[in-house]
Amino acid sequence: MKKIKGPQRGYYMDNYTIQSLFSFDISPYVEVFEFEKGDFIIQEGNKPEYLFYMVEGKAKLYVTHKNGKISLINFLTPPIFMGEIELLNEERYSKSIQTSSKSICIAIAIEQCKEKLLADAHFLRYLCVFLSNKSTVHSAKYTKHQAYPLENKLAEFILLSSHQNIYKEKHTEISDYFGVSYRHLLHTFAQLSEAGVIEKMNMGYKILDKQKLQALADEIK
Amino acid sequence: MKKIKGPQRGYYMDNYTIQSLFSFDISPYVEVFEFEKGDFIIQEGNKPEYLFYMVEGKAKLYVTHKNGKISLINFLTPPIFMGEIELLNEERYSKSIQTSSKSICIAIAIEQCKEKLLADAHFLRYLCVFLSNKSTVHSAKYTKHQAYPLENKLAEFILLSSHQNIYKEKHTEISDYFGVSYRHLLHTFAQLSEAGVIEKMNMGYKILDKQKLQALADEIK
DNA sequence: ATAATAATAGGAGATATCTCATGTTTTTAA
DNA sequence: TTAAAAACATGAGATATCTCCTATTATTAT
Repeated sequence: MKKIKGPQRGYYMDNYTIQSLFSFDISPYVEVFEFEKGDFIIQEGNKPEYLFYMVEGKAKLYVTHKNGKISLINFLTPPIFMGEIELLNEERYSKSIQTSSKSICIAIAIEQCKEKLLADAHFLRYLCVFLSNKSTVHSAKYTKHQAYPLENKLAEFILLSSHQNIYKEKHTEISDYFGVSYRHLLHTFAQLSEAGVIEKMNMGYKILDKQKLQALADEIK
Repeated sequence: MKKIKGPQRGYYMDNYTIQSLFSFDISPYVEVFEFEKGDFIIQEGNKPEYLFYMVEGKAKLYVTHKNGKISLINFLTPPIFMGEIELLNEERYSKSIQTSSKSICIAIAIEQCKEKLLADAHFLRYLCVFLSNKSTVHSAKYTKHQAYPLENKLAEFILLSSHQNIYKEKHTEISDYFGVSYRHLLHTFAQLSEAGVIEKMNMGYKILDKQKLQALADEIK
């Protein structure tokens, strides 16, 4: 992780119109961080010092269970707040966020401007909408997840994450994401392959029958 | 559902210090509703006209899937906002809320004071904290749900919802809540009974071995 | 370049959970 | 008060998903 200063900093601040989220001058409280792939932006058990606003990159939100299982709760993509829960509620810093590619975050030092932030209707309104969307999306995802077998959810996911009919995500990551075993994910891929819906290639899978895949995905609300 | 007026209205308004959530005079926009058991406060597919704040009673949040399955997403207990998503985001009214006992809700007419609400830092801050808590709780619940078998989750739930070592929730409701079949819920109750942890009685179950139950619950993070 | 680590792959058998079917009991509504 | 609807119960067999095991590639770090 490194701090970005000088003209580079200005570029990110301006390009992503950070100031527009606030009704007071935020620049004294803001830093711009660049995280390398694999860096932790927030670590389980540590109180974050900043409210982060990711503007470039990609990250993953994890939680570790007592039984050692790790759940990949979500993929995080910009623009997104991180650490906002900790800004609002004391003593809640229970998840890890790890980048999966180089990422740029605007970081707002919590201690220095917590009170200002929490009194700024403009910012709070934006945050409310953000939280409410997050809640809606999460709720939809988890409701789906408990009501349908992996085959359907995977079909939907393949359609969403493939480019030019090629799917090439990492199995280890995706099995975490769906909360199923690696083994079972492979089973399900094999199943789709046998059904002639996809075909395994060197580096990934090719979609052979988009309609069938869509039909499987459509069984989900 | 009936509208409560006169001194009764004043009682609820004062007793639950509704005004303290806002920095402007909210009383012109507020009504007090009483819902009978089984009434729908919000219906799937209908845009709610009010932002509700439940102060007494108990309700259930549902969603209906394409395949006909119903998920009981959560039990709602006061104090809680309902319809806040719809206040913040247009075009999102996708869930039903049904009371499971007589309930009292403070209702704020959205159309009339949406703009005032969304400019009130005091209210927005409260709402942010509310949304953030909601998000944390949901996330914890669903993460658990996908990582542990019903036996553990049920053990935890029995401990939480029993009074004087007696558990007496409705199976139909609880199977929805956990997103498992009714059949499987009974299986799991039978399993706990066989293990001597609980014992079936006339109207419910008696906890025989609280320690074992706790041990099962403790396997969950 | 080499060794260590992570990701892929699949077999075999166990377990959790589901669907369907059927009968009884309790609650609700006409 | 009686009929209808909802909740309770349980058997049997199917399916989804898990754990454990064992190899074979890729990646990454020394």
